[in-house]
Amino acid sequence: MTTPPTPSGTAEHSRFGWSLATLLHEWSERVGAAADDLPQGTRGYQLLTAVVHGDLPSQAALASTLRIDRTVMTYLLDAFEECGLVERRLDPADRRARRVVATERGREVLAATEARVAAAEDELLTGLEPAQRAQLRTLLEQAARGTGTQEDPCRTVIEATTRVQEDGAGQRPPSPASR
Amino acid sequence: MTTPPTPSGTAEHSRFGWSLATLLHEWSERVGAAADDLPQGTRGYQLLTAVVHGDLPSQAALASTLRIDRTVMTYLLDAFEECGLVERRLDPADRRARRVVATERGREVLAATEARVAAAEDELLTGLEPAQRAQLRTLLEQAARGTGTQEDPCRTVIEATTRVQEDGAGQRPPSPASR
DNA sequence: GCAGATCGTCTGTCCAGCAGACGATATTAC
DNA sequence: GTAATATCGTCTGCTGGACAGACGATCTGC
Repeated sequence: MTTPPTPSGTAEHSRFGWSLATLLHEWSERVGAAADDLPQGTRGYQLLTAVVHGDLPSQAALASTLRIDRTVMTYLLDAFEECGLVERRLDPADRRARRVVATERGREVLAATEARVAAAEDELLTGLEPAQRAQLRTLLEQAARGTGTQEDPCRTVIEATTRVQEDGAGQRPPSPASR
Repeated sequence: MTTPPTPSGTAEHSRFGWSLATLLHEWSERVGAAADDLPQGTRGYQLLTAVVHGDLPSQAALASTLRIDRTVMTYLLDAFEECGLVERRLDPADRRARRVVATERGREVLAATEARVAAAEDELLTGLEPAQRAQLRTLLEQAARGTGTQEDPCRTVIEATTRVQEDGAGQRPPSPASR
């Protein structure tokens, strides 16, 4: 309170990460609120979106797309199935796999949620002109897509998996920079 | 593998959240790797950046800016102090508070890290033209700043606090949408 | 048919993050 | 002065969620 924490800061020193994190955090909250009739809030919304709009063949595909562990995906889908929002069907082509499809109600609920989410996102992007919002969306998508792999969709899966492992290994706890 | 998981998707259905999450995730990895001589990887980098470039008066201010719990901030800073990167000094104006300042070495290390981070960020934004990258950065910052509060920096702190609590409450586990 | 890989599930473990309490200090009211 | 209340940073304890690993079922290639 004594010193106003300079909200705009001195920096052109790459507030990039901070902006990203802040925006995602805020997005997550608002969307979580808008999607509170779904299990798991934000994550549930993303899952249902992926199920309905993305044509992902299996739980594994869903998991890697959403960067969710396989074992987590299991009980996440359990919750959705309990609510009657999605169904697991045996994949006739591969009986190990389950095809995850939305129920009629799932699609309805998602549609209703999406409307609220859109409103929430717009509210989130107050501070930007409508034209800028569209621009931001476009750039974000393009950047995110250009991120992992440009052409080979299979590599996305592989990378996503291995990346997570590297991540864990990267968390080296001790001896950072000999004092 | 059978069905290529449509990486571009069918949707103009707000891949916004997904893009944000993906980009942040990838950013976090790359920056974590670039900052592996700092404790806590990505988070450590952000902390040190805030300490050096942001003029944050107290641990509490740092914590709320970075959306980190106070108790977490304690041992995070412990680690940094052990490495000789920052120091906690008694604030002469308020002896409850500690002013967190970077050591000479802290500033050096940060400078070196920042160079690598900048490279990593650029690599991350492959897929965007240089002009677009700048544009994305600008839009992101603007959006992130417009997010919480436009004018009153103190509210940021308050909101950050209460938001977290709401968040927890929002995680309602059962009975989402009567089946 | 067999070996190896993959899918989804289950179990057990572990740890980061939080709530809560605490001493120290500041601030305000009386 | 001092009493009451709020804030700062620290510590302790607990808990929820994510992961590793093992498993049965199935597919694929040989």
